[in-house]
Amino acid sequence: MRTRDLILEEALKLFSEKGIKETTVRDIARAVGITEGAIYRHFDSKDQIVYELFGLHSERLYTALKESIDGSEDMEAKFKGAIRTFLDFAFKNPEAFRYMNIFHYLRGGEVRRFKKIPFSLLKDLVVEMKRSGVLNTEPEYALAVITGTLERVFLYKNMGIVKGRRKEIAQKTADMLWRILVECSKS
Amino acid sequence: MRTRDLILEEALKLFSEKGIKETTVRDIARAVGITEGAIYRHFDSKDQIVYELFGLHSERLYTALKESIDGSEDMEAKFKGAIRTFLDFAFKNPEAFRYMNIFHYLRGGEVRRFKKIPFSLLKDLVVEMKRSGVLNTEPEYALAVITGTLERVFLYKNMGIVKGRRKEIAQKTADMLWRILVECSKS
Amino acid sequence: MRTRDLILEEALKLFSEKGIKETTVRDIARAVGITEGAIYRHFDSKDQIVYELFGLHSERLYTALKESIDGSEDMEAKFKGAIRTFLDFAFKNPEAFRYMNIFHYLRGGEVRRFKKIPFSLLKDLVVEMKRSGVLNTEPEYALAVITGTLERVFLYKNMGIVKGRRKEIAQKTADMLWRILVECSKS
Amino acid sequence: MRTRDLILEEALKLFSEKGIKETTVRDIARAVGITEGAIYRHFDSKDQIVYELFGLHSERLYTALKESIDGSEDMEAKFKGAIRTFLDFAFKNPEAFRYMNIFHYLRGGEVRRFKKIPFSLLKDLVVEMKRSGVLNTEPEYALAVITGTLERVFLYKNMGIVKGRRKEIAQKTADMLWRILVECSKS
DNA sequence: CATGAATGAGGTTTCATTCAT
DNA sequence: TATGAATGAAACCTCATTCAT
Repeated sequence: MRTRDLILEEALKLFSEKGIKETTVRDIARAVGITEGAIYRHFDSKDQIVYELFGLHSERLYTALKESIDGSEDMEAKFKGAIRTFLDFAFKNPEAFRYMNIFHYLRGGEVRRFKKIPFSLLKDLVVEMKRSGVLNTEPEYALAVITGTLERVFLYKNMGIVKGRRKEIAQKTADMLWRILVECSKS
Repeated sequence: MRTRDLILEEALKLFSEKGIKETTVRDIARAVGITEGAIYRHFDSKDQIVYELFGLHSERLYTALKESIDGSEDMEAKFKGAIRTFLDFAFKNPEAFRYMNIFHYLRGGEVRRFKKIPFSLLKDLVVEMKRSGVLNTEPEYALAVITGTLERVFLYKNMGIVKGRRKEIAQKTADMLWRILVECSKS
Repeated sequence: MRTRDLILEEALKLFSEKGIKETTVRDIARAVGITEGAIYRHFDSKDQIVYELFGLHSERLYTALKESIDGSEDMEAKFKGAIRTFLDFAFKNPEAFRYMNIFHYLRGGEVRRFKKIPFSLLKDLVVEMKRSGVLNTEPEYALAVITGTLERVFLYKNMGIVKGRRKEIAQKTADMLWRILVECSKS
Repeated sequence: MRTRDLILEEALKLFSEKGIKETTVRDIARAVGITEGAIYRHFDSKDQIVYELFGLHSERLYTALKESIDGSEDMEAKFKGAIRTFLDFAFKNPEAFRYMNIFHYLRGGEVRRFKKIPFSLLKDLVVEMKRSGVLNTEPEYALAVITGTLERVFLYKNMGIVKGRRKEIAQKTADMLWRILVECSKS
């Protein structure tokens, strides 16, 4: 049953590197060290791999975020913890994170099939922050700032534009977002 | 020579909707109302269309941004003008903007072939803001906030998450970014 | 009416360089400096060019050989003159000669449509030499030696293996063939 | 792995009959009894088949010639043996021989990629004959006579111009060439 | 479970030919 | 006569998928 996981692993790498359509079943098979036919012992189709990968990693990030948010007491801890957890995941699973973005871009319409979407947790958090009076900015805009910044920090780190150790970057980003979105807007 | 432009137009639509690899030359030909072979009287290859489209729209946004920044006097006008110009372009050319993002994601390595990249203008602007003491945040992080937010505002507007008229959204985003990145950080 | 000849001229060059199928109508048009469509003002099809070129040059060589043979008195003059005329033609019209060989190789079956084939003159000459007792070798073999040698001398001259001026080479070849085929075999 | 050889076999037949460019991959597939796609499981491209075929048969003839020459004692045996081996090969592998000639005509420039070229062996033999005083004719011309005659004898046999059994023809040709090139020229 | 050969649909590209201008 | 855009058939090649072994 190990092979199944290897397939998912190598497919993820390839998809995130080259794109989904530009990765062939043969590419995956070669990376795993088996033949094309063997892939079909474990998956019905290439598309199944595509979906399973998205669901898998989407859920992993969702769970991590949920645990972080639920495990924190006050709003600031919830918020900063979520940001750090998010970036932690992205830094530790760059391929998964890249892949999720690619999937969103090309198969955006099919995302609704999945239940546990990290985005919804961030959205809920921001809405709660707004309701509790911590946030003054309109929640949609705050959400745009947050999700956009997270994606870019990840990209810029990979491109070498943002430097430093992962932990530091995650902490810095969390502090900055809290500062500019919450403290900044205090009347 | 009209056909050439039609091909670019329809290819852009399809690429931004379905992705590059998932759009066939036949798709493009059908959309234009000609046969596949006719495409090759105007372009040497599908890839040439792909590159030309990126260069074309990249340069259009670059020029708009450059004119906006160069035409403004003080820092605040430069900054807010750039943000508005950027979103204006994205809202008026959603396909082009989406396409540019997709291209970045899948052919990121080939971006360096192009000279006039909008990103570099934003980068220069942020660096200048930092140097003139207007900005306290580290420039790389500010850049992440700006570019990330812009992309997300565009996406959320298209998804119906962010509502309002284009002008308003652009203005609001510009004001917000200036407030949280500049005024907020005043010591 | 000049254009028609230019088309034949350039087509000959290209066919002899790259082959018939590997030369496109567009190649020819470009070489002439007109467009593809214009070719069809002068020829019904590419194949018409192919046939006309073979017939044209085949006949030119045929005529030259015939005049040379008919204009000579004795057997030796006829033979050596024919050889020299043949090589003269090949050296002065290398493209035509190469083309005729290519045509023979790829469309050999269609050669019979043409009346004035140089080969038949050489064949007649050899048969006459045999009948008149000048030649002792069997005529088919003599013919093989003659035609084979002529083709190779041309090729080797072009490849730089055989050196010297054209006239000399032609003379040398004529002398050699006469010597080895006629004088040699004297009982 | 049988299929791979079948593909080479049928491709050779078709190439030698109709030419390389005029034979399609589908032609080959049909002859073998498989689909076009299957060809590409065994070869990367049509061109790979083209090259492999030339290399394969070129080397086969080269080896046969080398063994014949190296296995003979005196010059006459070497020479006559080489001629007979050459024609033997051509008569037994008419398609291969025809194909090699076609390849030379159309892809002459690419021949240098191949190491074991029969021509070079004949050239060496003639040069050695010259050096040892057996041959009086200039070697380049002798070479032209030999290679040209061999090709023509093959062609004329196929066309029915030269008659007789293969062995006889090969022997006759060998004797004739030795006689006219060596004995004939004795001072 | 895995192989590896094969399929068949479909992709990009080429090219002889046509035709309105 | 010539242009240049277009056609349509066919070329080479790719690839997800199937299947006998």
